Amino acid sequence: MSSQASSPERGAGGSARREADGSARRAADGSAKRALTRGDVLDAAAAIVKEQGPRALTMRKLAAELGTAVTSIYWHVGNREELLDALVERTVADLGEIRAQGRSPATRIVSVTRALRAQLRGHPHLVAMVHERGLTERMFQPATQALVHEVHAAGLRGTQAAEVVRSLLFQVVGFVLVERNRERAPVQYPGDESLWDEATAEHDPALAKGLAAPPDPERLFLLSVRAMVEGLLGTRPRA
Amino acid sequence: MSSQASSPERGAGGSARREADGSARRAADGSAKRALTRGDVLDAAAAIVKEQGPRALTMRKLAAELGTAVTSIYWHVGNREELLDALVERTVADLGEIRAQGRSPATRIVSVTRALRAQLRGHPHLVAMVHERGLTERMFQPATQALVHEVHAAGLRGTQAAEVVRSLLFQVVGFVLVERNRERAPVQYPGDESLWDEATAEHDPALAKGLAAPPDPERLFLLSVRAMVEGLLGTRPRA
DNA sequence: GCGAGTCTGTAACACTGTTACACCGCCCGC
DNA sequence: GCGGGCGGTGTAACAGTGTTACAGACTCGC
Repeated sequence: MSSQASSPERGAGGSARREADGSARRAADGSAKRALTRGDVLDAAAAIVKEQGPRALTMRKLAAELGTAVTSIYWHVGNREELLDALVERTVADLGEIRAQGRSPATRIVSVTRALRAQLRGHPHLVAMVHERGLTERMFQPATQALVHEVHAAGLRGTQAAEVVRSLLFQVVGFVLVERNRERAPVQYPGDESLWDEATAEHDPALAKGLAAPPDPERLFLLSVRAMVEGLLGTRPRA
Repeated sequence: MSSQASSPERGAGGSARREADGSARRAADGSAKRALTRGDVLDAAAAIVKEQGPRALTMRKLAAELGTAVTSIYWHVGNREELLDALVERTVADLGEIRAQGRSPATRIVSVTRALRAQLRGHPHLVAMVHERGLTERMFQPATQALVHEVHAAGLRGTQAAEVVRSLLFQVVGFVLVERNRERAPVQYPGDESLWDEATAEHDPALAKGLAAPPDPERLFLLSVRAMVEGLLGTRPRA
């Protein structure tokens, strides 16, 4: 545990390290060379994750991208796990608020879930990373806040309101997880087409066709959420 | 692509390789030594995954467990990816049917979703593996079948029926994914408790308490599914 | 006996995360 | 001036991963 220099990646609070200190370095060969900062590392890491996914983020690759050595990365961010944590943290912080739209509480709730889904889909790799890290609670704080407000407006209180909010959150997150999964692996074993013929679909050709065709996520999402909101609130949400 | 011996891991259909051939080998040291079979490899792999999760399944570890060399594993199952595929395939095949219970279609549908969730929860690692592999469609065939039947019984047909079935499946799978995730990472940043005080919960102490406390998955699942079924079918399911 | 096919073992390759340790440059106190 | 320490970098290694080329050994059919 003891070492010659205390690495700076400690203390979850300290965000800016050398950022404010604009001092440049002069490398041995005379070329100007800015000192590497934690922010630089996170930026580069975010770029790699955004383009190629979290699995492609290796410490060596990251170091190469930054034109530095692996050890520098470790100096600034601790280790890979902490790097990913920091990345998630930063992205979540950048997500911003969610505003409800519509008249009735039901439609406003639906609008919140749609906004949340859009946010998640806007950062595809983030979802998986948050999922793996178990940071869901933290990530969905803003959406939860908005939902709490709307559920309150719908007249629900206390434990019941909490359960409704939880149900909706689970629903949205779960949906996006499944949706992402489907997109990543569009080819299924066995293919959708062969699985549903006349017999298995109880002689309902339209049903067979509906199950065989790839789902329209947008439509499916709306249908699910509306149904759930209706069931939870007893009010039918309007478009 | 060409090699001296065609490895046996080909041709998704051929399951039994040497299983039927009960011939024993005699090792150089004279000890009896059964020939390794694909089934042995899958069994050992399944055991490791069951106990320590898919990430703990390394080819070397597996080989050590079986008292053989890594190359033998590769001979029998191709590579790690195919090994996991085969594992998933086998487990899914073992899951068996799902039977609906109850009187009204709505309650029968709820019973199917509960059974599906129970199945998934019975094989915790399987869920993640299937998820990563994008084999959802295949896995949920039996449940889909049951749902199709019940939705039909409820009077829905064609595209509409297909959408309802899809919504329900997405709902269950998504729920289990989120649920599993929560169990795996019970400690959240920041803790549930600190996130919901009087102010953020709009001065509804019971709501704050409800959101701060860990959810009761069983209860939440039932609530969600019932609400969704009600919204989708227009009929309230009874316990 | 012998050849072919079926497996197994040795040893390597390329790659991963991680760390011990030497080193370099700057700044601060003296 | 100058020594020491701090901040940061680079070299090189360790252990572990998936994967494979290749040399064998074993069994079976002829």
